Amino acid sequence: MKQREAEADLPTALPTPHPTLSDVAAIAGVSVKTASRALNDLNNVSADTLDRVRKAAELLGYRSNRIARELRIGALSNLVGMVIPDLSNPFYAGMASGVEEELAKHGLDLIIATARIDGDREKELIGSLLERRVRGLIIIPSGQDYSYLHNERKRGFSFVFADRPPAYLDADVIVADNQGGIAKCVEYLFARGCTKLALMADNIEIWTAKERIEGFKKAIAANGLQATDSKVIQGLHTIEEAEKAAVDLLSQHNPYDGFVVTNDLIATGVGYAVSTSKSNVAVVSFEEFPFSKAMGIPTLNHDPKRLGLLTTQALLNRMDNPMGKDYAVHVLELELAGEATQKADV
Amino acid sequence: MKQREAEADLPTALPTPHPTLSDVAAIAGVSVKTASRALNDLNNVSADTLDRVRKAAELLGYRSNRIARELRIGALSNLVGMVIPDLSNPFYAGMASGVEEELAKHGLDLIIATARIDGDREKELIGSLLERRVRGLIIIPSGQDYSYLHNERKRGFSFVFADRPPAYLDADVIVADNQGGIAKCVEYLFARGCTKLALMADNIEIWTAKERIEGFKKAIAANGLQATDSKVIQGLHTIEEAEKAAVDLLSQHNPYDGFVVTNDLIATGVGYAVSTSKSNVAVVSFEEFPFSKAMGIPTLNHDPKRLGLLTTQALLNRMDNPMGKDYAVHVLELELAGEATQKADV
DNA sequence: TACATTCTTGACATCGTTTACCTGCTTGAG
DNA sequence: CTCAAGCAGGTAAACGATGTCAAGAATGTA
Repeated sequence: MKQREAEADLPTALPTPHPTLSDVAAIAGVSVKTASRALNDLNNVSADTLDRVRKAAELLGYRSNRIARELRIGALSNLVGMVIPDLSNPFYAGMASGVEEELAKHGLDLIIATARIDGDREKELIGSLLERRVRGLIIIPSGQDYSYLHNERKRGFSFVFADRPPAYLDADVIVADNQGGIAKCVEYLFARGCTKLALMADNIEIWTAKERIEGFKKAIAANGLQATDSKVIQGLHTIEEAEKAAVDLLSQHNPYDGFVVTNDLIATGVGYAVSTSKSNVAVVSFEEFPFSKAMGIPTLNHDPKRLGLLTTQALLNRMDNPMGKDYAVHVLELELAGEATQKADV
Repeated sequence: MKQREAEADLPTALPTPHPTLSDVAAIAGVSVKTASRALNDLNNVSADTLDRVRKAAELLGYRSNRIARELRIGALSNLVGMVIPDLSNPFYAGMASGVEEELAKHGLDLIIATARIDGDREKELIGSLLERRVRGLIIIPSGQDYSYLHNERKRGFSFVFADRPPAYLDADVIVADNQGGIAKCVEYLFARGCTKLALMADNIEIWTAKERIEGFKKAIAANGLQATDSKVIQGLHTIEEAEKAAVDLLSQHNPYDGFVVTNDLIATGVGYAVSTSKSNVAVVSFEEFPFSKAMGIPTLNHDPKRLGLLTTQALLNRMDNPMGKDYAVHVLELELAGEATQKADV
């Protein structure tokens, strides 16, 4: 209902802003079909006609209507949809960039929608993309239940989920090895001789954060002999909060000597606190952040572009074999990079 | 020819992954039109029929084909295209985020393409979006000549260019007041008593960088009495380069006492150099950067989301009045924020 | 000259959907 | 009882492009 009212608002007298093939044909003095042939096939069209049609198209600034063409061809569009929580988050934007780059290599275009961590909105967005007959969907889950996609999944529509697994739907997933990554961070700190470690984490409600916290606890337990103490700090949402938390930990009588931080935002705040402090504390970050190189802080290779690339490849594979019943869970191994330069000058 | 071969490659036996309205109608035992009525209008359909059709649609997991619908309606799609140089650049991603948010309020979807600062690629992308009959286009120019859009412009297609003006095309533009913004930065430093200013800038080939350099020179000239010296450093592309340049300037015998930096990347490097130095130097940045608040460095309100929002509003205005002949050049005034807190703790 | 072959071209159906228009049937007022 | 009005539902056409098929023109061959 709303939709129709909205359409009624449009200037109805507006002439179609694009000329049609029959306009071209009329000017060239040929049938629509011949015009179509001239502009596409190049077969079975006399040089003279070809020339006339092309000149007419040029004159009018004709552009083929891909919508109509795809409808006729019966093909799915060359659009791939991507649903992400938030485009202004550099990590997701980086992923989108990687996706876009890889899709472009295959002649596919990207349409992006942001769900704002709202499962209902996400459901609507996905519905809208499906109505548009996108060729495939990449989803970074914001919702709690994806069973509503069961029909499409069964029918062979191609989905890939990234960064977090989808609940109540069997579909391809690509996730980083969150627990293993954190374990590598912890081991690095132990290897440097740290004994009192703190994990600085963000929102506990997010699946990835949970995994990282879990990984931290497990890694500490696995190396129990070396740890004199350990602590998990959660709910750090801003650079300022992270900075303050780090300052607190450093100002204790017997301060912590190793920090593991779970994302770039926290790393930025903690990095700032550490760089302006005299404490001898080692820091390692799950994600890169602006100062990571300058400060020589090692980070995991949890690169959003790479994740986007791999996700896209998984989607392309699925599209090649849409009815394949097995879905795959790809777990991305993470490696620490930049270890050698810690505490060195740049 | 290629296209046809490519299509031949597709699994032809693949059943259309989406059921059609006539499938629904067949199951419900009504005509296609009645099914359409039941699912859209709600008019002139008996309760019994309505129920049967809805159940059939539910059973099949029917989703309306928006492509076909839009073709029939004759309306442009509810897609808006956006062409940007690079999605992994946080500034452009931020703009895209602002655009997406504002479009969503009006029921419009966003399709993003990245041109990679390649005018030819950009032209292709724009062509592709036009073929898709997007409702409007937001372009952050990568090209040198937009005269090829003259036809569409004349026909009333809605364009808005952002961040940089388009060459050889009269169309709506939204740009920041680059020169005025830099002037405010310079005035701020003079007001703080600085006398020896340096501008740290990036690629001279980019229009915005040129404007900012030009603005710096003009502002210095306008306040000539207060300046004992000034310098423009160009071509800073990485955090590390910026950091090194700042260190160089600070280690001179009679060092510079005021830095104006033109973007977030440079600001990050300069900020790091300054925070680890003992020099008494004031810094002001054209753009926000991760540490700007923590360091109390004032920045202009050159906010990408805001720019995206305003650009979108300009596009919506243009779409309301597509044939309006006058195009508008909106220049965004910029203000310094965060002055009060410089050198204060957080 | 007559007939076969190839080339060029157009009329028509079609993709999935909605609009325009028409058919019956029911209902109510006179 | 009659006629107008209202409602449920169907048929045909259309959006813009392309596939099918066959007609007409041009060329070659005997």
